[in-house]
Amino acid sequence: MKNELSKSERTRQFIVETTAGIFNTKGYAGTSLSDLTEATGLTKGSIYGNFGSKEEVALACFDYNLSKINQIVQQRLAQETTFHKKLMVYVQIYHRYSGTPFPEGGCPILNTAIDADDTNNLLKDRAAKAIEAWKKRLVDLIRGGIDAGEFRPNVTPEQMALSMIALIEGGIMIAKATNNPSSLAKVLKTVEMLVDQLKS
Amino acid sequence: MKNELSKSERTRQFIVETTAGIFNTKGYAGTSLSDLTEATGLTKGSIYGNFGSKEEVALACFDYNLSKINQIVQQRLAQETTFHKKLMVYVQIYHRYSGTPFPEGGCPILNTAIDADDTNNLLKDRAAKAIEAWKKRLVDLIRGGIDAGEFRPNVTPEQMALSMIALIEGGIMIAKATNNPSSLAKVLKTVEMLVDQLKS
DNA sequence: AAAATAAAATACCAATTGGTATATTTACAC
DNA sequence: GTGTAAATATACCAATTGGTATTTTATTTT
Repeated sequence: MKNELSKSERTRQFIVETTAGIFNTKGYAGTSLSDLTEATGLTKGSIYGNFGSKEEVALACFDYNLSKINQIVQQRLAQETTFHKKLMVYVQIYHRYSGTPFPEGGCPILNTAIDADDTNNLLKDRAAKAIEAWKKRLVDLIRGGIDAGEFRPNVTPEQMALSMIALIEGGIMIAKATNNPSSLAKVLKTVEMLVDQLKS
Repeated sequence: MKNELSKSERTRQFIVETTAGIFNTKGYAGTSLSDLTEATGLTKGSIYGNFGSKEEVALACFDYNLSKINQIVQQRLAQETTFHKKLMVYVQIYHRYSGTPFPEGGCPILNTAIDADDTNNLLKDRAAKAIEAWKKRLVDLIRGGIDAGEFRPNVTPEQMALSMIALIEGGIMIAKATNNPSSLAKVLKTVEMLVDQLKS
């Protein structure tokens, strides 16, 4: 059984897969090396043989969590044809984000942005880049809709994109803190309304 | 010079005042006892003489940070007469939330909600209560506006209140992570628009 | 000013932190 | 199957973690 990946590549991936949820729930400072060894069943020696530092593991875990979401988004976006429906994909995905493929611990962008805003510059940078990429994707979709005559020409794409992100992330935060998923549903209704208002 | 407060009450307050910003920026797990002793110039013995645990200090700090915001809100709300203008107060306050009286480290509700979502139940509870109180205040203002004939009778107060909070907190998170205050400004423009749409 | 009380500093604790050098095991090409 | 290189475990490190019992120093009350 010759595997495509080398042993080290497989354990690297194994470490990331099994600890990504821990970093995403407990945060960088809140996650200790013993959390990692406990969860993986590996020893510190093994982890430090595959990663240079705790920070390096955390960065790989963030990338992994983010890629999980991006995969869902890309897949769902490809299924929709109109720009309106494509924008609505974001509402649908986060509406039932407890679904299996969503990262354990919630949205890694939100968690990392708050968690690492002061303590860890590399992680903060990763979160910032993720937000900017997300914003760009939304702006492109909105511009596309304008060009296609689907949306009104006088909408402000940047403001709209940022507001969608803010509503989604803010809604997640409210729902999680108050233990009330229906709050997120209500906020997402507003996103829906805003997207509807784009129509010409 | 007989002071109103006892010595212990004064140092308790001193500890909270000087460490509230640290907890709010570094988070609960990211703040160590030595951070507290360093900042205050006091020793562990003194801190544990006034508080039972690190958690107790953190809770007092959260309350302090929250009260700071509530003070600003209450004061500004009292100045406005119409319900529309009262709702707009929230937009104005967060528009330039770098202003002096705002807690160092940003919005404590957002920070604590994310930071303590798994690690600390008491802190999480405090954040949840703060969100619910904020929501209630907004709902009451919106209902008041409807009853006064200022707002349309068919608005949904809960959805509107939650969306305002989500936009503000999400906007703060985006602006902080990307180091771009203008993002928050754009998001607050959407809040403004939504509040305007309430008008009958 | 002395005695009683309250507050803060000192000196300690065991446990845990992130990290590393070395030893041992495992995988894999030949 | 054997030798070698890669991967993992063991055993250690100094520093720091949150917390506490005890001593010292301030502050009150009398």
